[in-house]
Amino acid sequence: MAKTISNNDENVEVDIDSSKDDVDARTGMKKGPWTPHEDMILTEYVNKHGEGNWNFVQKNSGLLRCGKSCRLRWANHLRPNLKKGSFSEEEEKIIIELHAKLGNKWARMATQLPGRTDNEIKNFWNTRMKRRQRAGLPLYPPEIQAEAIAYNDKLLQLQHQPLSSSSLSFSLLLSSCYPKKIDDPNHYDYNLLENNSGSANNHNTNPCPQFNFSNDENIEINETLALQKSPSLSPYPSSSSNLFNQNFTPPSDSHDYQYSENLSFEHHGFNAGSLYDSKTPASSYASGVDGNFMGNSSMVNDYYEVAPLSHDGKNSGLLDDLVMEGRSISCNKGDVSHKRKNMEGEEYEDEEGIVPLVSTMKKKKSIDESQKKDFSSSQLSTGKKPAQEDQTEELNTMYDDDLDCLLNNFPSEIPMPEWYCRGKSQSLGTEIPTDESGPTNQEFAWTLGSNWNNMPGIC
DNA sequence: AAAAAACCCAACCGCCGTGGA
DNA sequence: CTCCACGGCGGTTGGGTTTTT
Repeated sequence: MAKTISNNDENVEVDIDSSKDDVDARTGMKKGPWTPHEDMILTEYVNKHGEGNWNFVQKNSGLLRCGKSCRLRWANHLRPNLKKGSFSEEEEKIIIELHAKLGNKWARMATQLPGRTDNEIKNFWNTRMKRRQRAGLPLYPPEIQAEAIAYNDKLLQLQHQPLSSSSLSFSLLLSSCYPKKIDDPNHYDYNLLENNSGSANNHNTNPCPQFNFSNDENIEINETLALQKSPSLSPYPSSSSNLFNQNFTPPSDSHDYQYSENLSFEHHGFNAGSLYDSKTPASSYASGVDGNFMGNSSMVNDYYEVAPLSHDGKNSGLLDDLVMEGRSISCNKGDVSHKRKNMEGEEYEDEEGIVPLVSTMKKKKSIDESQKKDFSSSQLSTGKKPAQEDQTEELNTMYDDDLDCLLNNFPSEIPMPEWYCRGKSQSLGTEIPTDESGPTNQEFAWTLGSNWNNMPGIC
């Protein structure tokens, strides 16, 4: 049974029978599963008014749903270009890799998986983690665990290496995130880890002595900062080098965003970086009034297309959109995007990006939040700096200066370690290894230990 | 075949940051 | 400066489905 309800600007048919169930007496809002009719109303509303202002949905459409619920329903189920169905093997690999790097940053992970939502990824991970924990298996492959052990050791070591935080340059820090050249003689040899499985000693030499920190309150900062590409500190030295060794073909064009085809499992356009794939017609990209990209990205036929803009010309506010916008802004600024500096200040062309490691071992309001935000959403559009205290202030004063650099080098590709490439017989976490490649007792002990088990990031 | 366990997933909840009044 | 509304995010829950015993 349906009844027409008059609202401020439209008449809407509301399925009374379905909406009267689960109505919260206190708020008057309906709870529980959405009905197809509610979906239709919300879809029509968003198509007409655009995303955002979710609280107006209820006011203007007659939907007995709160703004949050509307936003969630739209983002997770109704918005265009969502992928349905189970995760592909490639997607699962990406999730594992991203989780090891980012921890439970589902929204950020979702930005690397077009068409997938943070909720899907979270659900996938949680079920997978439970299964593996029940089976007594490590959450990550042994190689990554070994790296994590080394990283943990390094953190402990850093706690006993007092040094003024003033020596910590955010630019240098950023540069430490950059990949080394493929022909860099110092690039990490993945086989070292492979051949010395379980030995963390190989990684205990810090090749980046400039990254020393004071040992007191800054340690929390340290945990959150990206130290990628430092073999002793990064849990993922193997990723890029191995990728280069196996898959990487230098792009014919040095443009930042045109190297996707030969990366990431040789899958076309799997990551956001391929938004700018040269095969995608320029006309496919929506532009805002100022020429900045402001659309929703999705992957169709292996290449991105761009969803229509919101009606008011604003972006949706969803994280991936904002990341895209930020990238576009930086790209429009000039030709600096594919130039990076190594730690000696020499420029070089980059081929890949590494996601900064963010520890989620504990809540760290100040830095953790700013780290979270600076790579992604709100500050890209607002430019507002987070409030920081004393020694973190320096980092933030450098923030604006480095913003372009940061945006330009925001990872577009997530390189995969070798264990991804060993064939389907290797466990992705969904199956139990049956051969000698499985985790050792020592690794089990690690896995079942406190930090790693409580996880989620490298901590 | 039935019961129990495990799995899956949509949705809710609370916290937090942001921005405007 | 404070308050408040809003939106985003991660954690959690609960119910339906599937698999195992």
